[in-house]
Order: sequence, then structure tokens, then C-alpha cells
Amino acid sequence: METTKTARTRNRRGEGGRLRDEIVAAAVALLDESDDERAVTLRSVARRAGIAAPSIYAHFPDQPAIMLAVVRSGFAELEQTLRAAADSTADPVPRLLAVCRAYLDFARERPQRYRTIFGGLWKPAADASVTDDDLRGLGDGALGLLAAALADCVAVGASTCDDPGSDAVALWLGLHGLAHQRAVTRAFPGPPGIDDRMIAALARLATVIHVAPRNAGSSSD
Amino acid sequence: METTKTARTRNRRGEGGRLRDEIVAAAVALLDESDDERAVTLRSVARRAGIAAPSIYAHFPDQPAIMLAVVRSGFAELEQTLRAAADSTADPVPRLLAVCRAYLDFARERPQRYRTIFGGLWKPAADASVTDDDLRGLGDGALGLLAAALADCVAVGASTCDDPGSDAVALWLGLHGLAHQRAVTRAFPGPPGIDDRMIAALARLATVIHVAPRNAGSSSD
DNA sequence: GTGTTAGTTAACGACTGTTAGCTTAAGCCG
DNA sequence: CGGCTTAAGCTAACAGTCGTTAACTAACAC
Repeated sequence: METTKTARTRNRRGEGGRLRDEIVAAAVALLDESDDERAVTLRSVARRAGIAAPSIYAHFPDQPAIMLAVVRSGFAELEQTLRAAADSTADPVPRLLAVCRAYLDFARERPQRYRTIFGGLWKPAADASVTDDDLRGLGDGALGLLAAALADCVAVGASTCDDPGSDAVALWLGLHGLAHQRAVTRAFPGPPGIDDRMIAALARLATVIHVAPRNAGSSSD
Repeated sequence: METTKTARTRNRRGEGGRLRDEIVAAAVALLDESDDERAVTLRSVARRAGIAAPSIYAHFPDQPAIMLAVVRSGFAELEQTLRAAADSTADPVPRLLAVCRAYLDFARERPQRYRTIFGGLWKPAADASVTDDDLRGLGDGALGLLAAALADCVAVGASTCDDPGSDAVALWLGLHGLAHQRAVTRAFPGPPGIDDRMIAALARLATVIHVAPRNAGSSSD
């Protein structure tokens, strides 16, 4: 599977650091296609990147450090995806909906990566280079986007939240539960329309939603 | 740490199967105290149970099979806990609340086990004895309890669910998101009162809750 | 004693993260 | 052009772990 010996041309003099990105990309690729985080070992990443295992140590102090980089890149990608969704509309309710759906889509399209990012496995084993501090506040950007979108809905009276801060967290937790369950069991669709039902309930949206009802509900209005 | 050589007395003639439970118990103990699922290896379980590694093969065909047993026992314990909570009251709303809180407590008191049970890691690697079928419908008992409690709330008019089946799943997913996040980051309390807020929103409870408000909200009603 | 059950020891092949030390080639300078 | 330096990456090897198999031993029941 990984026996493609493409004889990687080595980097130019000043650009050795370029390999760092290739290593992370290899780890991400490995993670995405193996649905088992344990498949992402230092050596398998090296094989995938077409380099020798010890070459990794020039760019990462540890094996957990590779995972941390993967997680960081995952969060960055998520945040960027959500931002794009938020920028697609100015209308508060469709916007909140777009952000939420983008979140769920992100998780559905990269189940393993989602699980790894939010799964917290990959031990910070005390002797590892990854400290507990490296993990703090990793999802804050994404949560902030969600909170802002929800606040806008409250501002125009589309949401009856009396505590938007708490409800933004609650909304995220709900999305996370749904996304994680789908990422774990793969093909757990849930009842049809569950996505929008949860979003509407947690965001306390007053009006009924029919903005591109992906998983069409049964409301024959 | 596991060097306690208590010189396990071996089982009597017909009771060899008793070791099976000890193995599962050892795996559970190991899981609970190590916050890393990968620490539960066939050999570490054997060490913990005070037996030689190959002795496990008399009771489990595989290493994944041990994990499956752990997961099964976890679900059984969860279901039993929820059932006890459900039996504590007859009043629908406090009952639903009790079940939900019991769920969250279960997860909070056994974060690693919760993560393992619902985390879906521990690969069913095609050549393993654990088939995809062994995993299907594992949490159905717990979900059923939740659905029944919610349905009772709907019946007495305390919940405005128009689709109790979907909303039971939604409620569970919300609880799962909250429970999982706490299990992952360990000491993510969330905003105060978030538990009851989520429950109330997802269960579409009409009346405000102040039944033993554990994480007292700020409502100065 | 004899057979069976409950367990053992020894060993295999494969994999892991990590270290030490070597090779290759790019780029500068004369 | 040729030589030197140094960055980029390699090979070999370590100590340890893993899951699993084969073959052996010890105790109980008859």
C-alpha cells in the first residue's frame, strides 16, 4: 500500500523546513484513510512521506508532537471552513444554519480526523513534548464563530436565548455529539431532519426552518 | 505499579470460566486508571489479572474481543444506572431529569471508560473476531430508557415535542456531546447550568426547571 | 493411577520510538 | 573549475513492546 518508492527529491539548501509540512500532510493522509488513529505511527508517517524514520526528528521532537501538529492543522481547517460558511450570507438565521451545517459536513467528510481532533486520545504522557497547555483553547476560534452567529440571531429577535454565551456552548456541544456519533459509527444518519431539529432547539430559534432543508423533515406545510 | 504478585489461587475444576470475569475486570480497572485506551493490551491485562498472557486465549479469541467485553459490560452498567435513576421517581419531568443527570454522572465518573465505550476506536480490523455486527445496537437499551422518559413528559404535557422519537435521539446526542467533551478534556465544566439548559432545550420542556439545581443557573426567579 | 481442566514457560515474528553516526549534495569562495 | 562547509537525510542498531502459537506442568475428580 505504501510501497510507492517515488524517490523523493530532497529539499534545497535553505528549504529543509518544507519537509515539516510534508510530514504533517502524510500523517493527515494516513489518518484519513485508515480509520484508526493507531495507524499513524512515526514510522508509518515516515514511510508515507517517503523518508527515513529518523528524519522526522529534525522537525518534531516526539511522535506526539506530530499528532499535535495534525490536530492544530485540523482545527485551522475547521475554522477556515466555518468562516467561509459564515461569509456566505449576511442574513443571521441562514448564516447560523450555514455555519452549523458546515461544521457537521466537516466532521462527516473527515470522520477519523474529527475523532482524532476532538477525541483527545494521543496521550500527553508526561514525558512527551506535548504539554497540557498546548491543548488548551484549541477550538476557541470555531466556538467564537458559532457564538457570533448565534448572537446575531438574538439581536434580530430570531432566537429567544437569554444567555447567548451559554447557549453557544450548548449548541456546539449538540453539534459535537451528533458529529462525533456519526464519525464513530459511520453511517448513523439519525432520524431524518435531526440536524436542523437539534440546531433549532439549541439555538432556540423562533421561526421554523426551511432554508434548503437537506434532510427534509416530515412537515407537510 | 502492577508488580503485586498476589499468587492468584487458581480456580476449581468446573469454574475455569470465572477467570473470564476477572479478565474483564482487570481490563476495566486498567482502563479507568490509565486515561489511555492503548494501555489496555493483552499482556497488561494479563499482568493485572495476575495470570500469564496466553491464559487469556482460553476465554477470548482475540485482544479486540476483550475490548468488546469491556464495552458490553460498560453499556450494561450504564443501562442499569439509568434504570435505577428512572425508578427513583414517578413524576415524569423529574424522572427525565434524573435519567439525564445519571447519564452525565456516569460519564463524569468514568471518563476513560465512557470514551472507550462510545469512542469506537479499538479497531474491528477485518481479521479480528469482533465483527461490525457485534457493535450494532449496543446503546439501544439506554436510548430506550431516555425515549420512554421523554414520552412520559410529552404525555403529561410537560414537553412540546411533536416527534418524540427524533427528539429522544436529539436529547441523547446532546447529552453525549456534553459527556464526551467532559470525558476528553477532563475538567471542562462548561458554563454553569449548562446541563439543565441543554436538557430543557432538547427535551422541549415547557416549565422552568428547579428540581435540585445542581449547577445552579443565574435565573433569579 | 488417569484423564482432564487450568494454567504455565518459552519462543516467534513483527512492530514501536529513539539514538548514533554516516552519506550525499547544495551552495559559497577562491 | 575544484574544494570545503554544512544542511538534509540516510543506514544500522538499540531496547522494548505487542499479539500469538506450541508445548509443557500442576492440581483436581474419578
